[in-house]
Amino acid sequence: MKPTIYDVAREAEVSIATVSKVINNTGRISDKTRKKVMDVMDRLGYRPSIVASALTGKRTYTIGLLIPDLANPFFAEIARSVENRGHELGFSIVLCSTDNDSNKEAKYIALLRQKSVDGIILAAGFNNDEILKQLVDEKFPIAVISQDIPSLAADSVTVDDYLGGYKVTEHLISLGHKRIAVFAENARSSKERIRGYRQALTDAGLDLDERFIYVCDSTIEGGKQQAREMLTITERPTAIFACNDLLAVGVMQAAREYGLTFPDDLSIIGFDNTILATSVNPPLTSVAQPIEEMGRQVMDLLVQRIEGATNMKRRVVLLPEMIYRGSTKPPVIH
Amino acid sequence: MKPTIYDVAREAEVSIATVSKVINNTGRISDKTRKKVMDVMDRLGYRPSIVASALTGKRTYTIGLLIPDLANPFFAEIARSVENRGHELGFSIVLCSTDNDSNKEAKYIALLRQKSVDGIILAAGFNNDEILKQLVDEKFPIAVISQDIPSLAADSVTVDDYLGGYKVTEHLISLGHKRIAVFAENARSSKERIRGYRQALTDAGLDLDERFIYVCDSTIEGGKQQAREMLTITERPTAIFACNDLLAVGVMQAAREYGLTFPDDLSIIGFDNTILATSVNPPLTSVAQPIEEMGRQVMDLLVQRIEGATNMKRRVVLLPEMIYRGSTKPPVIH
DNA sequence: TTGAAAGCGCTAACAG
DNA sequence: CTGTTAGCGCTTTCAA
Repeated sequence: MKPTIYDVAREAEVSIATVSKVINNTGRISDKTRKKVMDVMDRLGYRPSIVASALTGKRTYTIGLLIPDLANPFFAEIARSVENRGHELGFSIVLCSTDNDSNKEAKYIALLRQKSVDGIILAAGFNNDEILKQLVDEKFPIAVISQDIPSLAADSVTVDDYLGGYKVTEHLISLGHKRIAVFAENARSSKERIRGYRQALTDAGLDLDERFIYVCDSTIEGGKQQAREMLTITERPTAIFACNDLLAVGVMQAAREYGLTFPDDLSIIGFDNTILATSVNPPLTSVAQPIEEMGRQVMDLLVQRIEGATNMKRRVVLLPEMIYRGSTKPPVIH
Repeated sequence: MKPTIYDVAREAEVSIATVSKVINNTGRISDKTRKKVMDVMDRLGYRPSIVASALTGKRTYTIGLLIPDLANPFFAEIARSVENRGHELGFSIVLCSTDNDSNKEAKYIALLRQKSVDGIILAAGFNNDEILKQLVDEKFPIAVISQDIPSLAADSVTVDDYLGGYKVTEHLISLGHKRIAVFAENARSSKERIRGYRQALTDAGLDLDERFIYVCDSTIEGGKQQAREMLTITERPTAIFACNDLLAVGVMQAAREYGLTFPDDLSIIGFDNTILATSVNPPLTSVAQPIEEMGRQVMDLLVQRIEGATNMKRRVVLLPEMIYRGSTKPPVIH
């Protein structure tokens, strides 16, 4: 059996209270006793049980991460950066794949609470607003990454999606494109990006063709399907703004089926700047989110909240950066 | 405050023992009492604390997953499938990114044990054999996915790496290639794949050129660097077997720098059949591992072990399947 | 500076 | 069928 605090106490010939104090560095302990206890602890390979300690009202040092789907490299990287920072701060991450299913979201949250996690991080695309509101009302520590829910008093770290969408569109316009399609997923962040897209068109005095807004499943397949639609219409777009790299890859694959080449026949820009952006050919111009930084910041916000450092809602908005590669070009004039 | 078993007992006018029994469906409780208790439980929104229950010797229903790096889509998918099955079986997954650092491995394991996880799953590329041996000796439940350590008495789920390597090489040979390079990472699975590669060469009566075995960092960059080496030698290989898709992508990128085209100038086959294989152009022929199945199986093995169903080492070996796409071709004869 | 004891929320004999 | 009680391993007063 694993040694308990009693074993240590017995071996060191002190009380368990004393052992507890040296573990937690509380109270006043003579150097002599402290040393004796420490020696015994590592002779026995003693490790305090976090479960027992949590039962007395202390932290579990565990945080839940709700994330739609690790199959999207963007989310995988989010998970990685959150875990990294969590580990640095002494917190473990329990992974919860929601598949954007608000039912699963609710179940996971209930489960996490049963396990007494110290806090929860919601990554992009959380749907069950009701549950969230409840958590916030109970002052349960949560933080949101890559999605801001303005109506919700929860800390959040996002990239300026509106600006990202604006810049992408502006760039395409500056190349001479006039018919620009946008491929979006059904998520808040996409809506913001589309808002930027609209504004850029307006600012350039271009008309918006509502047909050019394609809402897709957030998968390669989803992008591909909608792209097939798009490619059949007359006067089709000459440039595409994909709200994430997965969709961009889908569009590229569909276009290839039609014998079209990037960027000669069609320009495209993605979002998230994932590993996919450098893998495809031509490499994909994409909008980078500072994932490492974002992961660090949500984690920090959350831990501060757990520690009760503040009770105001804090929003961190970072700047998206467009990474230029070879997937755009001026349109061919017919 | 969250309601406790005492609150429920008081409201329902029964003892906590009775409440406990209805929670766990143990003992014999009259339907009437059961109903009354259940009603109170959900009126109060009561959820038993897993922490408290774990302290009494029951499970934590939590499992640790040690995985090198989610930035590799293969690992991300492993994580996803493990989490899926875990969730189905009522277990949460705590994510631990080891970066292949045997130090971190040891730390994570210690931490997981402090948290009293019920078991641990090790994904590919675990380095710290010493710790493992210790876990096994203590009969701590562990299971290994995508890596078998023959000397270790731990359950494992793998793909037949040897066979995978053999088939890839055999295919390239059948196309007429004679100079075939292999790009490997420094991992057990790669060694097996190389063994298959060697055997296939031997069986075909081809010489093995040891220079053609490139060991790389398991990243796109790693593959790219080694590929640059390879491309400068005279009588360079006409085909490449990359032991994972990441390396394959790296090789493709390097080759492109040299103005080479796939599959006309160079054939290539990857491994893992990740999202990258379909994203690159031309699409990459790659060896698929049945990830979904593998995740399910390790989880099942582990849970069985946790439940003490067996104490023999069990090995599940699944068949790799080569997915043919457009990245190979007979070599050009000069 | 140290220790005795109560209690965290729950389970599991054991009695009734 | 239901309740009393003694832990699980640890923290935290409160006395000594």
